Amino acid sequence: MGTALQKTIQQLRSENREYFQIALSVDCVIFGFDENELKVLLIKSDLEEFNDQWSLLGDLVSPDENLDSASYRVLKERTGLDDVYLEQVYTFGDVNRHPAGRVITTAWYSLINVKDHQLDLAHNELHWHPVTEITTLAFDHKKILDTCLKQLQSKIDEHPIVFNLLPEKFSLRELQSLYESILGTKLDRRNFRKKFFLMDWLIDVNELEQDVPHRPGKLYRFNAARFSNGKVKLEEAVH
Amino acid sequence: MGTALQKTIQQLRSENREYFQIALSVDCVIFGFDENELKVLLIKSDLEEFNDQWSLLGDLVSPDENLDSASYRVLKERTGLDDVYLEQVYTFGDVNRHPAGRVITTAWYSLINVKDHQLDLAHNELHWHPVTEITTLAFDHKKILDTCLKQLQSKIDEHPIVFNLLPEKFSLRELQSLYESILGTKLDRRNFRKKFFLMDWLIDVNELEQDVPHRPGKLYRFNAARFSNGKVKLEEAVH
DNA sequence: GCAAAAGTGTTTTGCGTACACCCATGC
DNA sequence: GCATGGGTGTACGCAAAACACTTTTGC
Repeated sequence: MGTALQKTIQQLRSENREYFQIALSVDCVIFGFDENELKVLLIKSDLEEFNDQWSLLGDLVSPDENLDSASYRVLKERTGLDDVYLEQVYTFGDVNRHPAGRVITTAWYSLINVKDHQLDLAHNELHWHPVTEITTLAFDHKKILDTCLKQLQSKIDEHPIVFNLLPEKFSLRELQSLYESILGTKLDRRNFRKKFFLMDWLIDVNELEQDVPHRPGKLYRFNAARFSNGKVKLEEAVH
Repeated sequence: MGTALQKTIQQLRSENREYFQIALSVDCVIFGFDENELKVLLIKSDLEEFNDQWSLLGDLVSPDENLDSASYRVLKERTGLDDVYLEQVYTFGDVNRHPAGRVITTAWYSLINVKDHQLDLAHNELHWHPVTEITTLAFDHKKILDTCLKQLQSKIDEHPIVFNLLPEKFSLRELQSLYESILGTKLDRRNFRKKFFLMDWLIDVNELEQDVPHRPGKLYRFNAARFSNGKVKLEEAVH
């Protein structure tokens, strides 16, 4: 039934030429956990207008680049890390959000283990900022950060993603401190331990903390085998 | 400290001209509830390539139009409704997702009361499809639909948004049937009623169903006063 | 009176929360 | 021996889940 109302792709393309004038960017909220604080990796804005303001790590998406590829590329370029945890959060598309023209941006957050890579921080003008101390950012990046943090907070209740922020082996205190940093609350230590052992997310590696000025805690690692492709193995979960 | 490394907006704009070649669209998953089924409003694709396939309601975003304005505009144009519930879900940006060029799309879902408006369905080639019967759609719209449905499912547990799908007055059976349609599960009737009365989301309007071939149920309306700007009035919630 | 759905309560179970004491280590 | 955090168990309350019978209406 090819009627006169139907359009070919060529027609569609030529009729809508004026729409193909938008730029798309990705902005990554890169979370790290260091010195018992949740931190975000920021860079000095390279725009005069935002002189001395910090901004998220982002880049324009090339017209022949997949959206998710672009966010992985930004991560790789800035941190040197592949295979990071990355999640799309929201797309910000107000007409005037960017001074250089119509640039809409898709916001992502990433969880990385700061010990895994050595940033050439000074040279790149990159810097880890405690999230609690960030009050303003360039563009609408503060709003983006807030949105991503909220998303992260609601996600960690049910999904075992915080382990991306920790080294291979960690103590329960570190884990609890991380949850507290993300949620911005204090948690009861005994209930926290009980909950995690019940969930069976952890494996005791039979090692102890080193060089702590008090009784060393046991070390654990994430029970990744319980999860395959992000899904719980129900057979095991029943036990 | 305006160094040589910093750029003016003019420089940025001219250097990145090749990036401003992307088109942006919005696609709306418009949910309705009718005949005890969750349905989605679809339109016959106007592209020859997708002849006889259904697609979501969407449109290109004008370079001088806010992203969220565009989704409201699509809703208004297609349904005649203002003031609808609309929520952004995800942005799909694979290079080859659209045959007419680089078109990335931001997906939204909307909840409307099908009784509120009379669609000129045949004329517009619009049609309500039960979600359970949709197997394929044009473009990547099936994936978009699935993503939006999942988001809806997780949202209704805690947020009183399903009332957007119901008429002003409704019975508890209708409400439960709606939850079951969205979640794809059966729910226990007594627990369902108990839970809703405890949550204090409903107001008894002291009317009964009409023209039902069995004992008529009481009618209720959504207790909108309990929520202002989407936030719970905590003072009242304590009672 | 029969079919169909409305309406109603109790019990059990699991989970989150609150809470206090002893233990191991470094200094 | 003292300071610091590690490690453990119990009791309570609430909310979800399981479950069956009586009532009202239309036909």
